[in-house]
Amino acid sequence: MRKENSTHHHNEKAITSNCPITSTMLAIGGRWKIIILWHLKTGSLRYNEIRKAIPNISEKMLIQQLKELMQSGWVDKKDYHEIPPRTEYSLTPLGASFIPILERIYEWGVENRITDLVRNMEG
Amino acid sequence: MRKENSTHHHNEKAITSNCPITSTMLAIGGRWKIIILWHLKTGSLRYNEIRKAIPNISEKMLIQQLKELMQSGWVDKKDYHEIPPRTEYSLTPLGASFIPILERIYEWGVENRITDLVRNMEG
DNA sequence: GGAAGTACACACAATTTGGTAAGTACACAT
DNA sequence: ATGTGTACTTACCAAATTGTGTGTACTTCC
Repeated sequence: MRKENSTHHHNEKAITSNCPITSTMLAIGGRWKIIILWHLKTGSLRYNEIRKAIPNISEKMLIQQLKELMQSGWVDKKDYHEIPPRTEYSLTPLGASFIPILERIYEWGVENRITDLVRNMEG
Repeated sequence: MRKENSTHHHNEKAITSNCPITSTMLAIGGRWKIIILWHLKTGSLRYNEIRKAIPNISEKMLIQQLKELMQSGWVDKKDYHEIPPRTEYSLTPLGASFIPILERIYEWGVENRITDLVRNMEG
C-alpha cells in the first residue's frame, strides 16, 4: 500500500515526527475527514446517515476515511451485529476535543471571506 | 495544470465553495505550507534562509508552495532587484491572523501527544 | 578561468490520492 | 423469485501531488 522507502514517504515522516501541527494535519488530511468530523460533532450517526449528509462522497471514500479516522483515534464505531446491518459512528474524546479548533477555523474563514478567495483563485 | 472537468476537481469545488473550513484547508494544504508559515511567523526571511530552515524541501517545492501562498494572499514577497538576487518573504496580515490558530493546533497536538499517535500508526 | 552563491525555471518520473463500477451477505417484503 | 435496504469489499483506472535533475543569469572570490 505504501512504498516505505520513497522520498515522499520519508519526507512525510521527517516532517511529522517532531511537529505536532503537521502530525495533526496528516491525521485529518483527507478530502473528507474534516467534513465527517463536522457532521459527527452533534452526536453519533449511522453509516447511511453520513452518506446522505455528504452527497458527493462515494462509499469507498467514506469507508476509507472512516477507517483512517478510527485508526488514528478520532472516531469510534459501534457495530450492533444485527441484520440488516447497523453501525454507528461517533467522535472519541480525542476527536471531540478538536472540534473547538475546527470552530475557530470556521469563524476565521467566515471573517476573512476565505471561500471567496478560493473561488477567485480557481476562476 | 488542472483538468477542470474531472470529478476530483468538481468535488473539490463542491466541498470548498460553501465551507470555510475546507476552503482554508485547501489553501494551506500542501505538504510544506504550514511549515513555511510557521517559520515566517517571527519575521521575514530570505529565500535561502527558508531553505536552510527546512532541510528536506527541494527548490522546486519551496518555490511552488511560496507561489501558492502568495496567490492565496498568505505571504508577500519583496524583490530587491539586486545582484546577486535578494528576495524576502513575509506573512501578509491575513497570514499573520492565522498564526494564533496554528499555535492552538500546536498546543493541542502537544497535549494529546499526537506525534506519538502518528508514529504508532506508521510503525 | 573556474568555482561558488543567489533565486529561480523546466522537463520528466515516481508516488499517492481519489473515483468508478461492480460484487458480497443476509433478511424482509411483494 | 425478484427486488430492496444495510454496510461494506475489491479490482481497476484517472488525476493530483511530490520529487529529481538539470539549466539560467549575474557577480564576486580565488
